[in-house]
Amino acid sequence: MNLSIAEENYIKSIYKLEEGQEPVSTNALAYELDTKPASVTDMAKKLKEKKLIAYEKYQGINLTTDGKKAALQIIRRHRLWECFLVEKLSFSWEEVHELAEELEHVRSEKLTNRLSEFLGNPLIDPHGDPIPDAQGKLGKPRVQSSLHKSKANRLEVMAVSDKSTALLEFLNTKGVRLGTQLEVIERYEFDNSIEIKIKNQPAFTISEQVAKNIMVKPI
Amino acid sequence: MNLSIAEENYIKSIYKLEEGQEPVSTNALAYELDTKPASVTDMAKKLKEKKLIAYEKYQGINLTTDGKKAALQIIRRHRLWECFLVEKLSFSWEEVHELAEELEHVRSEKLTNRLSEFLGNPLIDPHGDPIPDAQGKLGKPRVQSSLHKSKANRLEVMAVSDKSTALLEFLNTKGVRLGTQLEVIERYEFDNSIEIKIKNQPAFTISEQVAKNIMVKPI
DNA sequence: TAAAATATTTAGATTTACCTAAATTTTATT
DNA sequence: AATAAAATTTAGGTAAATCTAAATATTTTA
Repeated sequence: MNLSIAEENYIKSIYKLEEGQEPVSTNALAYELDTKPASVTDMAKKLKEKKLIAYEKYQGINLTTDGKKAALQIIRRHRLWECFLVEKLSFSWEEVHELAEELEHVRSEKLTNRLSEFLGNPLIDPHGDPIPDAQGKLGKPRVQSSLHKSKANRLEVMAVSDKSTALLEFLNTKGVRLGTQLEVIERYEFDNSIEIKIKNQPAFTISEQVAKNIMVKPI
Repeated sequence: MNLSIAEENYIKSIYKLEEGQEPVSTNALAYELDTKPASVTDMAKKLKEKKLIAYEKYQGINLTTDGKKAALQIIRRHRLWECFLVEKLSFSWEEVHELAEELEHVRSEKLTNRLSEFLGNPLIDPHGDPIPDAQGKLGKPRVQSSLHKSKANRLEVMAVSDKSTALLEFLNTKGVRLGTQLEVIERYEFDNSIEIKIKNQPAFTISEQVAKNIMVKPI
């Protein structure tokens, strides 16, 4: 199955928005792809034709087995390129997402597998997300809980789920990266903001929005 | 100036076909790009609008200064990716051209320069072609002569000008690669074929077509 | 449950990069 | 130089992926 770049981007976004078997709505997908609902409807018809999604008028979208397979290939390429950019070309984690969005569309299994090998077959990308293997198997779905839900007070950063440059840059300047160990100083109930501290650094406060996007595990 | 992939491919091909100040013909460009002359005319109007080429009806095409600058950037990216694929991912020289055709369209100066650095700022690509530097300066235009013109009989392979998979595969199986030292056994006048030998290998004959595409220097 | 609000789809355009067929210009040949 | 051949351009069309505006479904709410 030969997919265009636009088709690949739709498949990837549907995969991202699909939680369990809940169908993805036209509006949600349009918002995610920064396009108009009418365009989504058009593309849905095409992807249904190609048997990559299940779609009935007004009923939302789900990936088929083939669609999921395709999505995992794209995600594999994306995350491997992110690893390459960070580990080999010394990019920082907030810079790699946009570049990987472009590199991921070079569809060559041989290239992908050689790249993986070159990187030592990494299991997670620089944001903490697992990398599907050549067969499209995802190690373990991320089971970390987000900082805003965690009960414990000594935590390690395992992943960041929002890859927007702005958030990652903010975390960078605060010294928060993968593997960073945090201490929760205070949780403020009125706005769910959290005061945290990294060893040898001044404490600082993050909003609920930010806390939701930081995945942690207790230490 | 933001160029589409199609525009970049036109610019690259015009650069390739331009020898001195001879304008590139519509037909030649159509053939090179595997498209129709009418399509070339369409694109020529657009590229003229963008001031990347000089073009007058029926008069052929030349790159402007800006056009040349753009071409050299694309060629830089192409050749750096070829180096990466061969040196880091162990691809053989006949496999890399197609992949580099895709990778070259990721337009990020930062990525390009980091990649160059990672590779040790190489000066030539796996086919022997020089790599433009970050400012778009080409080390030295290739001054090697092709095997079918050379007078000397002991020669070293400096480059291969036709990057078609078929030719490169043929040379590969014969043991001909960059830096290989050849001895000319015989030149046959009737068809301009040449019998050559590599040390410790049986001699073999190549056609004029092939000889034209092997760039050599005497040793 | 009927009206209002929201979500989705359809209809009809637009842009990019192609195409074919016909018209025009340039070049080559008698 | 006139005509034939070749090259190039124009005119009009197509497919992909968008868009806006209008029509239709679904969901919410009063």
